[in-house]
Amino acid sequence: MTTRIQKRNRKLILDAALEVFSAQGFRGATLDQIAVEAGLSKPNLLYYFDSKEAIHKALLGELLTTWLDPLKAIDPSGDPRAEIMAYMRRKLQMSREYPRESRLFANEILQGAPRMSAFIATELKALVDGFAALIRRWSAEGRLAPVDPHHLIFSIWALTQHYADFDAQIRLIRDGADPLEGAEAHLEMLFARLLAPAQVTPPVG
Amino acid sequence: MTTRIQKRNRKLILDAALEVFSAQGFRGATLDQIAVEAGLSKPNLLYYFDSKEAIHKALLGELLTTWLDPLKAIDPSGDPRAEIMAYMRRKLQMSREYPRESRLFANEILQGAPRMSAFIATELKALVDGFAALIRRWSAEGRLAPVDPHHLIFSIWALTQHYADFDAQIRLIRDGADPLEGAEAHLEMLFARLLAPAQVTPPVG
DNA sequence: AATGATCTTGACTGAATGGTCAAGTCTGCT
DNA sequence: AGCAGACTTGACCATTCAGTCAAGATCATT
Repeated sequence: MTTRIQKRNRKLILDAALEVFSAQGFRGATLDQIAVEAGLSKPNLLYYFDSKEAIHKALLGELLTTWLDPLKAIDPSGDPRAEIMAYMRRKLQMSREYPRESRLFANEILQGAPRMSAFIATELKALVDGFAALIRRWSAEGRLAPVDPHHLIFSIWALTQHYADFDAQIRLIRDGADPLEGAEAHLEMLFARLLAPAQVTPPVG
Repeated sequence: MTTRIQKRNRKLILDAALEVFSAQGFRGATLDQIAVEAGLSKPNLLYYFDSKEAIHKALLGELLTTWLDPLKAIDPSGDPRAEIMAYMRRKLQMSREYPRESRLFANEILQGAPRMSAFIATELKALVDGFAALIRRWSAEGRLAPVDPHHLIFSIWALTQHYADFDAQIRLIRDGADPLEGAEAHLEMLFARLLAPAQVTPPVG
């Protein structure tokens, strides 16, 4: 049974841990930092979680479902281009709403996905395979310009997550302006053109 | 004066450090790991570099010029679309040839660019501003479809670096296949379409 | 071969850090 | 109020890790 206090403190800890792990990576984060951020003592963290590793694991576990949702929401019976655009928009929205989660993920992959390879190789891969099959079907039916499904989804991931993961760089280059300003319009155009039916490109005027 | 031995050992150390830092991040890497990787003793590393920090700094310093070269190579007097495509190709080539450098960079930015903000805010920003001005000029001259210069360059960075930075994920999803297989063709098409003159998109057949 | 400079390292130190524990405080229930 | 279980923490421990040092090995030069 979980008490009221347990619920509150677990949430405090996971939120603090997200803040610290996403900014410093697993090894860079310390329990003391997380404790301060959570407003609890270090031994108290370890009363709720067995170890630093356990906190990190719990965090990733929470994240994974959130991460898969946009992909699951693609409707195979919908309009191909509209569905892909909507997926891209959802992913961009996640960069806006959950940048820390995106960076937590990026940190993990960058370091070879040591704590996530099982998830990627099974659940995520299965979803991506399903997506790839759907794209191929749509293309075969002539409802979508032929496109490599894997590279299509990597493009969506790369372009949307970049705004969260490289936030620091973008801010420095754009004088602190909101990195996502104009991003949606840009990506709308980019994907609209990528997914448009093949056509003869007129020569440059 | 630098001796033969100094030259050799500094190179050994920097190469080992690149391997370790790019895979573990700054805090995750240890001098012992780097020493083993370099085939030298830990005190010996510290004979050649003042500190762990100094090794990392030297590494970044080396990397920075390499990193800017492709951008500097854009020829303002060349054909707009050809120049941008060539830049994208050079960046993709760097993901192929220097994936560790890309990950070192990504690690640094992810953690808020603590050791690189000066470089980004000055040198890199200046080059990007120059690029942006060039893109706007080309568009104003009607030689290039109007496109947000910043988001254009972010798109190039995101799409090319993704293959190095998220290598682990891509391999798991594609059953260990070379992540870059098919990437060039895909990005060629994507950017060709993005940069094509505006035109009426026919309705879906 | 001699010698001074360069290079190398085993053995250490101090600080940081993940984790423990026993002793206390608070909470909810009767 | 009183009690059992839940919660909290100061003090502590063991390990890891960046960095030091003094003594010895190697190298270049004559």
